[in-house]
Amino acid sequence: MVAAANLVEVAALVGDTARATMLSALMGGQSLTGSELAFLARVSRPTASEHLSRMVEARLISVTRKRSYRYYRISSPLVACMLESIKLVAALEVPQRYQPRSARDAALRFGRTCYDHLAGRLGVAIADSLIACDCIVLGEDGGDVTDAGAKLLTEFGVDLSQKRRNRRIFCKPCLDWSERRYHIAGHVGAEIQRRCMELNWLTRVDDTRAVQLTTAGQAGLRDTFGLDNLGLQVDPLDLKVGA
Amino acid sequence: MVAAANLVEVAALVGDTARATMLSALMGGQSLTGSELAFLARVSRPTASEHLSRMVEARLISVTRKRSYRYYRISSPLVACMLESIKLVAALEVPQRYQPRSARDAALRFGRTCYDHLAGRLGVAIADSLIACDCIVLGEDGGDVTDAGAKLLTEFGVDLSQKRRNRRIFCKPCLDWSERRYHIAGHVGAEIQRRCMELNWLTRVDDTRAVQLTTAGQAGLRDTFGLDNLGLQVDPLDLKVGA
DNA sequence: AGGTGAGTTCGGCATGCACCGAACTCACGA
DNA sequence: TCGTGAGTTCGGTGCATGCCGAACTCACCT
Repeated sequence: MVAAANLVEVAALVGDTARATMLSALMGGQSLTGSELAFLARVSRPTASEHLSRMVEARLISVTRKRSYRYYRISSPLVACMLESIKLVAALEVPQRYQPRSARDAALRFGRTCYDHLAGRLGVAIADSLIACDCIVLGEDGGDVTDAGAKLLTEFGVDLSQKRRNRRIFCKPCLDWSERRYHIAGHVGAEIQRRCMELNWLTRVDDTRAVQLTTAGQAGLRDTFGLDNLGLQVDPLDLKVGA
Repeated sequence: MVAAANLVEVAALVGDTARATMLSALMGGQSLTGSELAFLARVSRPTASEHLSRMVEARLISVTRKRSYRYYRISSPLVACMLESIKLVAALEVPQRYQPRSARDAALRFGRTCYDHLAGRLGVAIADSLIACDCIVLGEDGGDVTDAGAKLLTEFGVDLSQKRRNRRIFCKPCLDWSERRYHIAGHVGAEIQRRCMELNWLTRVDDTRAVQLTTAGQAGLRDTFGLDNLGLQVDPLDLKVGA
């Protein structure tokens, strides 16, 4: 079977620390240059170059050239989805053994970007709320926005005009590794994140994937999506066990 | 971040030909002994033993002892889902390059088992039909069976009594690597496959994951699920290019 | 035209690990 | 109690590949 060989190839690519670090860095959704990725993965530029070209050839990532830089990014939501699903299995690996929870992990658990949309308790809460008020239904192809949802989201400032172009990846559920629940990915998910950032409801924590809820965001999410009692930014439980 | 290290570990485990072959063999849903897996992966028993114990330790597979045999199986649907999602990305890898399609691949494309449920054109067709007649809705936690669906499925001979025990994995969508559409996994998916086999509507092709539609099955699927014109067992297109 | 900084290619090194054969344990049955 | 067959442990071999420094290309700027 030809597919089996490719499966091994893809898994082997992800199964290297340097490459996996680069992929994780790119999961934030932003494009990064080769030198930046080399630094993040703690390898020399030649080594990084080698890794990156292999991943480009395997179509895990793609590259665009601007000036004399090369910007790399995750090539497809499917790749992001695959990485999330591997992470999900990896989380199963050490179930009862002591799991150190750093403050950073706690922040990630509260809210983070997943490729280009929101995940964590925050992402799941928004998804729950939109589903509960029939703004979004998950259907056969992954999901769709109802008329009521379109009204709400457009008022919120989300651009739904791409809606009909590619229904497939328009709004798809994405399994959350920390919450083990679905959150909203695809175009709609990306737009919701973009707008939350634009309104300054959420801010990135340094250069990590973690996001932080601002005071304006607390009020905004409550008024727009009916989200209340999201807990503090950081779940006390997470800190109690923290390292 | 602790999760990143585990991600690498899991991917590296899958990224070895022998181990991936074993995992693929176990994707059929059946349990296999160490010697059988060693033979399938074309390695010696010591080597297989090493691989298997590593995968057990990583909780990708689990093992039960019966007599002096050890039976291995995929430890969780999440692992099966992960493998499918890696395969999906692997399928993206060589998009326009010439893809040889053997008769065997064609058979797999028509219908196959995916862990413990049906996939391929057949699996997708059944899912489509059940969703179209409102027998199944995909909801927040992945999916649920409606009252109409419960009636139809129970008449068909599916046991839904496990239904409330664990709603989570009761009925979940699973992305199909060849059709790139959802089919039905979870308990409901497993039961549908079991019943189709029991009624002799489907038979396994040799010891592969491919399944074949019998004459009784053609009539049965048409009458029960309104499935017609599933195409021949094998799509002529697949054979035309075949090797 | 020469300088600079990003990225690649090349050669060589080192280590990890997949693999096997031989010897071992262990469970079961005669 | 001994034989048999499944599975494991151990020691040793060899290949694959991750890694780097040095030298190179290439784009852009002065």
